[in-house]
Amino acid sequence: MTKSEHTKRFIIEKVAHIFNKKGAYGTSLSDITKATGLTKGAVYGNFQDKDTLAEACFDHNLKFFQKGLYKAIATQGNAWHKLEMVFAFYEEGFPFVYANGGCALMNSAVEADDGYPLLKQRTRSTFENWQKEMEGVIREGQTTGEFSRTANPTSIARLIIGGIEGAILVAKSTQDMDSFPKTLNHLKTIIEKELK
Amino acid sequence: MTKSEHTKRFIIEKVAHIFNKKGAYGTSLSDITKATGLTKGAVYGNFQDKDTLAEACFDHNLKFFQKGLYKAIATQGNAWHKLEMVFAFYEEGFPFVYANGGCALMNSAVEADDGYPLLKQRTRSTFENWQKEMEGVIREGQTTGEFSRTANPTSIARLIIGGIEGAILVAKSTQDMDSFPKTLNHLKTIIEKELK
DNA sequence: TCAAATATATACCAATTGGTATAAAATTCA
DNA sequence: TGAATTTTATACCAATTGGTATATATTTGA
Repeated sequence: MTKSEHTKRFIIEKVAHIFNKKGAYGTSLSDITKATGLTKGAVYGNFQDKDTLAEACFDHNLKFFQKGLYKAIATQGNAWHKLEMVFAFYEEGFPFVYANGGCALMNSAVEADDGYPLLKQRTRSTFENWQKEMEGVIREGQTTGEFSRTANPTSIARLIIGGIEGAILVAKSTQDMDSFPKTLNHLKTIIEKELK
Repeated sequence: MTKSEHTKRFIIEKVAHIFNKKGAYGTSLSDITKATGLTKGAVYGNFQDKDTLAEACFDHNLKFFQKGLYKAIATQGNAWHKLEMVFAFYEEGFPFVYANGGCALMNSAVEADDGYPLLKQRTRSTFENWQKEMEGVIREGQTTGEFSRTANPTSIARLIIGGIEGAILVAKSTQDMDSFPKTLNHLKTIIEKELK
């Protein structure tokens, strides 16, 4: 690993949670230099501009759930366990999400909604991929006979994703951490009942 | 209505949607003067500072759903119809929300999460009030015998609120307007099944 | 109508914003 | 080791930020 690769990584690790909390717009260069102890020269020597760094931080923040979730799903042998894994994964990961400024996908989606075409495209395709992944699990369960064939995979996928994001939002905003696993479990019970 | 009250209102109406789209931080004084055609002098003659105006815009943006929803609920004679009204209200109001930068409550909650203590407190109590309102409807239905008594009002209230917010987020981010009423209906069906 | 009060426009302010040119320092590799 | 290259610090830039003092309009009420 070259020096600049090392420094790039260092900067991202120091700064990603600030971008998640304050947003791409709200995070200033001075926030970045303060958090890293580096100067502007070092920052701009490693990243073209603030937007590029913001994008790298978005990727970093998302790696946790995107790759993590997909890998966790892949470890399971059947659709039922895969579905259970989705909920377990978020239940386990929530304290980290809570402590680091909330769901990076939601935060970026809300901020990018106006004026950040690149980030907007990224959040959009992340949601779409997530939806496809969930649809895949449900369809798999339908072909193996684990899940009811009358269920609509797209609709259930959206319900799960929206339900998870909404639960994060409510828990964070009301500062009621405990509400998250409760809501998540309720959602899980309902979805599983529908898939039986 | 005095002159300044008139102007205050005028400014809020011209500017509230910008605050909702760009956020309190992201909306600049020049955005405000441009949108209103007024000068800084006029703006600062009517509002103490940008934060005060941001707060007023938050109230304005929320009046739509907060007061509107509660009034709509109040028009209904029983708990079942009240619950149906909640979903109908959001289904009907969604195109407006979609066109105006998304749910003001979600947007403010996400932005205020770090650094805006006043706005954070406001979004928090708005969520809490909303939850109480929904719990009230469910409890009412349970005492009248319309709803099952085994259902947990708090949990269902949170599921509805989170579900609605999550559905807005997904629909906005994927730019798939049609997904919202679909998800909303799915949610409604599930909730009503649980309350039977 | 006319004076008092209110509201608005102009011109200014210091601080901060993202970004860059350049020179010094550190690293790399032959 | 020593030259070439890469990385970093410093000093600077124009533009913009939120905000204010003040003078000028405008509105209000007697």
